[in-house]
Amino acid sequence: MGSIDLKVVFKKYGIKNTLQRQAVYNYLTDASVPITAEQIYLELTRSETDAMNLSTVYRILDLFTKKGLVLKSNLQADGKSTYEMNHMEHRHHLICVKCNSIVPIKGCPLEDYEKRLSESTNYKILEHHLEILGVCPKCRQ
Amino acid sequence: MGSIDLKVVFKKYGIKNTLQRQAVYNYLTDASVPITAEQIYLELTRSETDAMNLSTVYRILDLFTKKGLVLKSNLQADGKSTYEMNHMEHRHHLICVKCNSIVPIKGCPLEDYEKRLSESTNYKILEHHLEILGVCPKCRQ
DNA sequence: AACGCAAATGCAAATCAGTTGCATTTGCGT
DNA sequence: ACGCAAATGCAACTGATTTGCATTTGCGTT
Repeated sequence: MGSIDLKVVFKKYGIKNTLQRQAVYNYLTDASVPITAEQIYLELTRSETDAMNLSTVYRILDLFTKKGLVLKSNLQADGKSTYEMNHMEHRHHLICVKCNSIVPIKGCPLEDYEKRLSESTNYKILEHHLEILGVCPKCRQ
Repeated sequence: MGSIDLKVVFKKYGIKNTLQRQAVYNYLTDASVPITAEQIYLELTRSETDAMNLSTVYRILDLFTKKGLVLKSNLQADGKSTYEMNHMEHRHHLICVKCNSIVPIKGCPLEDYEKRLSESTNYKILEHHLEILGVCPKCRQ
């Protein structure tokens, strides 16, 4: 599990190295899909060693997001925000409406589109959020 | 504004006809972009005649959404949900990050993409949510 | 046209995610 | 090892949305 020297990573981003931040970072690194602050909190708190306060989780996620380490998304239908590591590569997800599983999608269908949109509207396009909902192969039966 | 006989529309959807529901329906019909429950509440409340309780607005919006008359979206970065008439035609919006203005976009860039995605993943694709963020012409200066 | 009752509304209190103030603790440069 | 700014824990707060309950209203019936 993600045991590279985080001190170095954090320093690079101007982030002070604390146990809590290491725990959140490692947990996010291991997660392959976007997760909520509460999920992180509950999971870490169950393992005595990494226990921490929920507001600390929020503060750390905000910090990581501001520093560009983490991506925050408000797309979930239940209104909760989710967070995932910023792998730099822009990424979208496919969500199963039956089992709520989330899988990342390779590639982004919007690159050219944004260029054209920018020209036709004269907006400066910054980013976009996309989620696709469906039923996964397992749940289709 | 939008004074068709709503009784008929509501009946079709199995919705009991009340003054409050008419007011919300009409307001939504006149709105060209997604709006929050609070915006509806404030606007209607300012005109004595249509004044109503905020929780009623929420209840009506939930009802309309369940009946398919209205589309709800959690996309806003500030965490508020927005609602818009379901014109049946699938639509996306362009949001200005400076002034928060929202304009609808013509057409959807994802139609073909979804077909291909469905084939490659074996998911049954149901729908998608997309928002594009940028800076509008006015705010670019 | 009035009646009755289920459904809708108003109001206030509750909930839930997320934020904040402040006292205490910790990391890190010296 | 020392000192201080920054980070954390905790509890209280905020803002959006929901809910329980008493009152009101719409609508099918008489």
